[in-house]
Amino acid sequence: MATTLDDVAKLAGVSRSAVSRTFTDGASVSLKMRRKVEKAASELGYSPNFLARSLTTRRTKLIGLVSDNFHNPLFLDVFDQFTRGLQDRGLRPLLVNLSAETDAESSAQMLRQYSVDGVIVASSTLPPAFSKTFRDAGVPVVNSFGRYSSDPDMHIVGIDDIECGRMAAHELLRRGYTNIGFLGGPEPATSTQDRFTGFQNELLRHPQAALSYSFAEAYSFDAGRKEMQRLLRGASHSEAYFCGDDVLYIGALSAIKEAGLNVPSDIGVIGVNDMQMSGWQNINLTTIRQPIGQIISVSIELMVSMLENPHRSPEARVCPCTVIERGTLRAPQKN
Amino acid sequence: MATTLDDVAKLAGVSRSAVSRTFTDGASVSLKMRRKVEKAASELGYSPNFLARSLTTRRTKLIGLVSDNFHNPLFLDVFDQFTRGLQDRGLRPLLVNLSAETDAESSAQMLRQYSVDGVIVASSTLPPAFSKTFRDAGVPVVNSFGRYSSDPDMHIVGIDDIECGRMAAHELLRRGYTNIGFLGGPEPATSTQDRFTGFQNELLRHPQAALSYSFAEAYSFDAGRKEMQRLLRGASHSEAYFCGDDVLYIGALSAIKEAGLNVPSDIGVIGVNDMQMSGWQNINLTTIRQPIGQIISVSIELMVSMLENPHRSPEARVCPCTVIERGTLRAPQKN
DNA sequence: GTATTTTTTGCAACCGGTTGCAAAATTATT
DNA sequence: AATAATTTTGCAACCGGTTGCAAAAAATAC
Repeated sequence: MATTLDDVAKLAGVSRSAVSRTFTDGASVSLKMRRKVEKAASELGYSPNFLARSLTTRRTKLIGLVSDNFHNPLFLDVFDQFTRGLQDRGLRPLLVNLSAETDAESSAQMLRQYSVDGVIVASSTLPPAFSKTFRDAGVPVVNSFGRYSSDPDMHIVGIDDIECGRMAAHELLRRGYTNIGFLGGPEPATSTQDRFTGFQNELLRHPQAALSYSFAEAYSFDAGRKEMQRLLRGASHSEAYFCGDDVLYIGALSAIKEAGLNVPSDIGVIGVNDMQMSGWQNINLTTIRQPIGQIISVSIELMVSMLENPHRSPEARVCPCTVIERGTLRAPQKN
Repeated sequence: MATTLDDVAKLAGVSRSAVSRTFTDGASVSLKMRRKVEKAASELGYSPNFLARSLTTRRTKLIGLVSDNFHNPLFLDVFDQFTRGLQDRGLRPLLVNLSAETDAESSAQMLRQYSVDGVIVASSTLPPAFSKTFRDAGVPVVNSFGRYSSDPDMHIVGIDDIECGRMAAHELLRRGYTNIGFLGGPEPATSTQDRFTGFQNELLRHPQAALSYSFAEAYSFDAGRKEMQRLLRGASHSEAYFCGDDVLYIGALSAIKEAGLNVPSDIGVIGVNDMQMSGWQNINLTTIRQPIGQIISVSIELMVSMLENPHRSPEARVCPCTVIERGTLRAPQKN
């Protein structure tokens, strides 16, 4: 059905190798030969079969793009940028949805069976199966949005969650809040823990500040809403909260509003992520921006460099967060 | 590096074919043989190379998943469900981001070079290059979220936009609005046009209703906000609007609120899509739900059936929309 | 114009699998 | 136990490309 190398060779009256060479860059072909082959090829509408090629070149240009975050609006941007960035470099994302019960082990094996050149795991919780399987097979792995480690066993690109927690605390203190709450994501998540650690450490340096904390069940609107409802039902709530994530945050805001309270006059809130909708004027969250553009471009850059030199030793790259001031915190207090 | 068929055959002391057969279902192998091979295979950690296999079987189980909607929050769900649905059937999505300047022609060629078994285009505007290239190559294409046609030249799964416009009009009329506005997405989009047609037709049946209309530049928050700002600056605005999409809608709401007006007491709004966040309590849009779960499962079902029978003739499948009543329209008026 | 170097070309083997066919082994029939 | 029918197995060719090597052709040197 599809036209092959042989068809072109026959039509052009040259050897198979000649055809192959005109479609392989860096191969030795005379101009005359190239012309002849290209003519025949375009006549037949030929273009080489990447999969057959990959058999000998051992390069598929396929990159496994694995994620378990198909519910966080932030990740729409993430997919957009990853796919674009990979495409621009001639790489093709093979998407794997690791949500729910999908078995990490079998996904990893599947990716190996497709001979992917590399794997990018866009998740703050990299399944251990991945590191092992791929290291053994010599397949480069980059963990984007992963947890910083001073001695990583694979490439990691992300933010410093401890610093992020510290920044949030600093921002709240700067604005004179003293009765402060931490509303984290799921407690077991390392990102939650690290943010809490940084947050707490900074508050400890300011003895006038009182800290209370709790955790939502998931990084979701409903979980944030539910947890804030619970907090507001309690005897007394804090003056200001640090929400571990912007969708959690929007959920919490809905609960606050529903309780007849106003932000920022009654309660101040700061979050993390700064996804698209955080900036929408009727949402307008003061938040800590996670530089996803940078995280992604660094991830791709690392991936590309590993494709050239697979034995490059693992690095952890940290991208800086910044506070985005919008409408959910009161003005800084003069001391 | 990776272990191959030969390695296993050698270790097990059998022929290559025997190994191949134990890993091909439906092939004839005795139990004894299977045992022997499986033992050797697991010892070496062997699993067959899909790409090499595809060369002879002419099946890659790769499905091109093409979209140009990487900015509409609705599509996060779309990707989630497509990837899960495809994975569940042993198919792998090769993701293509057709946003911006990416050349449809070259993407189509790329997908052919990877010998995808089929292509799903999740977009209301299917690039013509796709239909042609793939039909010529005999590759099944399903256009999800595409425009209904009574005589489609490929499979189409989507909603009936005309009916959708009619439903919106009906809903507004039912609530006694008579001075009504249509705030559409980009004017050239067929979905915009169809929704307008249906909307208009229904209003024409009710001579007491006055219709005005305008179009936003894009299906985005900013475009919706900007257009509503413009409308509100005008001499008089309508009593109620039909927004061509929920993110447009949220943008419009932000403008309404900013102008000091309230929804639904001053202005009523109805939209279409019903993405996740439309239901969030502090957003709470009355809207027409596009049944994305159904659209996706039908799309996948069609794709699977075409993989088995490539010559199945093209169908257009229409999935029903439903009105979701929430907080942005006033109560129905008694006549 | 010949000898030498460099470039281009084709042959044939290979990448990692599958599969039609015939021989070998097993099972069923009488 | 001999024969027929069935199942299992291995051989070898093939899927659509690439590539090392040596021969052929072209370019350069003398």
